[in-house]
Amino acid sequence: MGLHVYNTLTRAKESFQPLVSNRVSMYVCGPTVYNYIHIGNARPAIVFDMVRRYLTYLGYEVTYVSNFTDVDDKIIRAAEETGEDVEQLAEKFIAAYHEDTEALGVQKADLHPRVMKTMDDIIAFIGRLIEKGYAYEADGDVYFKTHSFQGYGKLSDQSVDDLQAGARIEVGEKKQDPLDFALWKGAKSGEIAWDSPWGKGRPGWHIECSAMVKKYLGDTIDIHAGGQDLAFPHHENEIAQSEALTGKTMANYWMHNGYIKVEDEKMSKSLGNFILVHDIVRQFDPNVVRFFMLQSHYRNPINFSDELLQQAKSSYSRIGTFIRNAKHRLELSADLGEPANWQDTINGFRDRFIREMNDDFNTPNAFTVVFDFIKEANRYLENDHSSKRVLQEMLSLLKEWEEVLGVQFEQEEEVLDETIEEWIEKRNEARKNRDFKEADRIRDELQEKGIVLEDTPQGTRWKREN
RNA sequence: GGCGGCAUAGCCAAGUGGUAAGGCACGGGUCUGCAAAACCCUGAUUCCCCGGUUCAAAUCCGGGUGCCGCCUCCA
Repeated sequence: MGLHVYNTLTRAKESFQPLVSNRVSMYVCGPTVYNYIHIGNARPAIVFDMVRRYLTYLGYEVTYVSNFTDVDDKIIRAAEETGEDVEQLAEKFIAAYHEDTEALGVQKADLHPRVMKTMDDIIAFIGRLIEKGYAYEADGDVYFKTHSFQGYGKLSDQSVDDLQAGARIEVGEKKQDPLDFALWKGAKSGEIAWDSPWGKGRPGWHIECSAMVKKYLGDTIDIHAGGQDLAFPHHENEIAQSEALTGKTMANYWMHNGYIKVEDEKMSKSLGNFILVHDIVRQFDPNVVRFFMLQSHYRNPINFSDELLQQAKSSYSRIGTFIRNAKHRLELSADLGEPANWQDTINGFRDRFIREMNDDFNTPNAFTVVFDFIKEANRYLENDHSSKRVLQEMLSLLKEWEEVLGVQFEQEEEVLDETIEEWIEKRNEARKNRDFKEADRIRDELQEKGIVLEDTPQGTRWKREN
């Protein structure tokens, strides 16, 4: 079975067929840069980074675009508060975004377009929508005529009538209809603004993505992704704008990640119950955070707490422990004959992993495969003798998986401290003489320095306690 | 009011018709001078509740309960 992807548009898993074989175009809605990102913002970054990595692993050439919203009410407000200039503030949080996501193993997009730098395209896009009769100018603002687009609501499965009935916003003086939404907002005095055929102003929120997708990826793309809460209205509006203009399908696959909850409530900036990536990575290894996120399926909600992260940490360290132990063994093992079927066993695990990932990126099950493999490999280490080649192949399979999941299993191992080796030697001398008191003393002393010793039939190995 | 999601062991979490994966924690055992790591064994007669369909349901259908989200800025 090839790759199947859950498509929000059809509410079903579909066989994945890109527009051009071997190539995938992918657009992920990025953050509004007015603050440091919280772990809820980090989820789509991590999840779709994993999607990108897996597609790459399958051999696709992926073009990945993710925007920064750097012009918006919240940024303007934040800039007013700090007295900074809007652009400076945006720059600062863009840099912070890159720093935070990089720590979490997220690769940079091929392109990170910004609203400020896409202004001409946005204005042109709006202009053409007016020309085609899908939008109208109203006193310095421009609105999209929602009713004019057939199929509005198809992504979120809402009928225009129901939306109309449920619309809470009162009919703005300028809007012709409550469902219409802003493409261009006329500037209030003193605000940052750009010239346009409709006067000074700035773009509405949704139009930037439509313009960027079209400019950088084309009229129709393979995958468009973002958080579940963007499905409506943001993505719905994007579809309306783009498809009204081009008459073509905007994206073939729409993917949405579930959100992160704190005490069973959605984590969001507006609720104030958020945890910044900046802060959490000081408490936990970022790899643990990423592992934690990928241990749930990307579409399911995740609860977040220290306790759960602690659990994830224990779980995660099982993999690193194996790698360390296997490497210790590798140094000592000769090239003895390998078990006849090891190649098949390893290939079997690789295939299982792919099968799970092919099922709509089922990373929880992919980790089950990893753990099953670790168990099998640990059994192999129980043997008196091991083959170098088998050990190396086991380690390289884990490397392969690391690359796909973006989680580093192996802790950065500091350069071997000479004195630790000396202590170990001294202790082993004591053990040989059955002076266990001295041996334990040395072990305790090292323990206090965070060094844990483990005696094995193949000699003493050590690790740093984390 | 409209649309959608979730409910599986102490905790986390897969599983969408064939008789409950995996991880963490707990207990017993093996190994060890003692540990650690690892391995082995043990845990839901049962998947929120009540009906129904079926040879067979956690999985399908009907009803109910609880929780959550979107419909307004939001990943």
